[in-house]
Amino acid sequence: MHPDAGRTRAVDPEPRVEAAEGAQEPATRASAGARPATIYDVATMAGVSHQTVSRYLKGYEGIRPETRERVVQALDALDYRPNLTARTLTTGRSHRIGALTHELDQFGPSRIVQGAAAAAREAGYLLDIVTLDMSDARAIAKALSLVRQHDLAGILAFSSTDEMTRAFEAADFKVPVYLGTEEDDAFSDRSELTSVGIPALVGHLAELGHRRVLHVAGPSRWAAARNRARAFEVAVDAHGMRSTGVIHGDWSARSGHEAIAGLPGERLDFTAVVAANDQMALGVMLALAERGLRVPEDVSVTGVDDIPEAAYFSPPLTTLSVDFVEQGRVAFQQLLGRVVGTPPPDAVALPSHLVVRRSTAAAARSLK
Amino acid sequence: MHPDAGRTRAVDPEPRVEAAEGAQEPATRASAGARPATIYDVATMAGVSHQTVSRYLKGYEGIRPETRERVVQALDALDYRPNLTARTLTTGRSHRIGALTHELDQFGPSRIVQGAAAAAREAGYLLDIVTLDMSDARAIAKALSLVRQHDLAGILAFSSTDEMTRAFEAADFKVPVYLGTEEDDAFSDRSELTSVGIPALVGHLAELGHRRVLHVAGPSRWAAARNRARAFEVAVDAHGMRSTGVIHGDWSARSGHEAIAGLPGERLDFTAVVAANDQMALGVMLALAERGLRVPEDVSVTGVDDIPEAAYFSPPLTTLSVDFVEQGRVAFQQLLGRVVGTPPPDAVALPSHLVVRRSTAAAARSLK
DNA sequence: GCACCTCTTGTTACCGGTAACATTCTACGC
DNA sequence: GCGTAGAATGTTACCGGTAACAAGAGGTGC
Repeated sequence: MHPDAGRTRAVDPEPRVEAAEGAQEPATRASAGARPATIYDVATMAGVSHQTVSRYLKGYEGIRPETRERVVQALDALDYRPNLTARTLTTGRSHRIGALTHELDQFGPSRIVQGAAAAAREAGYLLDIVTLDMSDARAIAKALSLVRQHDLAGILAFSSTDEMTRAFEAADFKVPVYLGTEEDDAFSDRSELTSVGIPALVGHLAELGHRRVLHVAGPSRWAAARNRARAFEVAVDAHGMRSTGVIHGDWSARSGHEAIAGLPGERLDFTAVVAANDQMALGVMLALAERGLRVPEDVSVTGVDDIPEAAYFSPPLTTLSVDFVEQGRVAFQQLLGRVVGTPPPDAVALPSHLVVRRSTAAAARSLK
Repeated sequence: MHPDAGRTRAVDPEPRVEAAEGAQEPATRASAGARPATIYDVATMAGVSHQTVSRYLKGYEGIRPETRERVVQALDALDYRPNLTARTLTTGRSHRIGALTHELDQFGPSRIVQGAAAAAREAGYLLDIVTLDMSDARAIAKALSLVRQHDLAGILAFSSTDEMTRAFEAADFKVPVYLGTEEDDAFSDRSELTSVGIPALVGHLAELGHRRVLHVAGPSRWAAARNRARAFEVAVDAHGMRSTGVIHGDWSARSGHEAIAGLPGERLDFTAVVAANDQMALGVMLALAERGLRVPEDVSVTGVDDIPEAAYFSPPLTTLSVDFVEQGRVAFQQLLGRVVGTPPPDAVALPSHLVVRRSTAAAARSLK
């Protein structure tokens, strides 16, 4: 009859006392420093079996109101919190999502992670972050093996490189995986590349009368970089402009600077530079200044991301504002849908909009 | 005699077959898509009890070489990986560390997290990140309760505000907590404030002949901001200079801009501005330019952090380089020491060094 | 030659949940 | 008034490890 029969529990001798008094001083009930209450403690206090408690917690309806009431009271009096580890062990499903990312110090990825983490928390999940060198296949393999041991409910992989994508395809996870790479492959399905917003950017330059444009792209290993570069080429063609070249940087301001600084004089034959992110745009602007070209009088410069600092560059940067936090949030929700088996919400196009600042102006410089 | 006696396992009927063949084709052993092997599977295959396997895994020495060999072979043949969830349930110690942080998109915090995550991974731990609004007591409480359920081995809290510190003191965690707030309170113990490096920065300005300096500080809720402000005041005094004021921003470039833009004309009575981070310095520089003051000819400007972009500001920023990644790494190791009970390595002073760029120059402007 | 000790190895219980099956209780029909 | 279906609740097993104790094997002392 005793619901704890068959399970001896080597806990503190008199939890009953505290429990019995619980009803009298509910205000201090959660104060005790003792170990957290389990469903067995709750069951004992309510005078039911642990299974009844478990049923209540799962939302089972067929519990007599009077029994239910006792359970609720005990739950409350003992300040019960489910032990997620135990739950994971039996169900095989955890409440943790792995977030694989490199370069957490970069604006986009870090904002995405932030959005995903916030969404995760709202859903009762925690984000396990695994930073790794996305270009090192061995490091990736090691990280994936670690991840596997940790019983994750699913995996989010952001800002992925080709190595990353390949490693994932080979990994054969038993849990859902969401590879977030901007618009990435969805990209190829669309005739219009509105998702990236690059067309808007290029269109803006076209309106200002620019005809010759240079693109400073990200590393070609990154899907995001390739997509932006492709969108650039397409948009330039669409507006009857000419691309005077694509130089690949590594997302850093330094690489943007080098892209321009290393250019032979005869190749400074453009009136606008479209950088694939704001940091590279910053480097580009400094390098242009060092070569005696004024922004925007001689050359217009644009970025992508709209990092908070972009508005305070000298001059403030015309760029594409991208809602990374929302992107991370959506990514998590997509993944969660797959994790719990409900159809995920429709994938929405990455929202981005043009922010015009002082780094772009009408093309005035005559070339050659 | 059968080591599995008493435990019926409702798994696939013939794992033995695969196991028996394991020795013949070890190359493909890990290929099977079946569920991961447990110590019971290993024990069966090796013909020992699960406890012997467990002992081997824990590094127990007293196992006969011949027995040990069988275990090793089975372990390898089945590609055994321990189930961390089960281990956590019994031992009560997980291999996950919670990282509480706000503003993951800010350079310092995100780098710190990156360092901590890397160090964690090397030690076989995973970092669970919880982003939260550090100034909202209720949000903090909610996050802490979530954290509690997730069986974390310890908690790292970075970039903390006063609310945060208070919430932690009240929370009474059962696991070790490391509150990383730069040099924070250790600060008050030291007569020399070398840890922050602010003195070096101020000294640099003093050498350039500056006598009147403005400080644009971080939000006063942040310990880091207060420390930097205090270090500034002390250093200014030490060099016989004068502080013309301390304006509190919120770490953003926007707030740096506002600090200067909002200043009445008669308060532009300084020849140098020390901003508490690089972003605010950026805003300061733009605002100065808008008020007709050239950097560095009229006013010198310095930052703190040495974000990668700082070298490409216009002009490139003189700042304090801080090794945040190392800081995160150290924080994790300190915490890990407490988690496993070994004395943590000595806390080292936060390394930082002055990086002189073009935003500082000799004081030339004559004031009034 | 037998008691005894040590070295190895095996057995059982337990962590805190969930799942499947078993049992008791209640209400209803005849 | 009793058999029985269905609702409510209890019991047992299990997830995959670890811990404590138990037991078998081999060697030593007298």
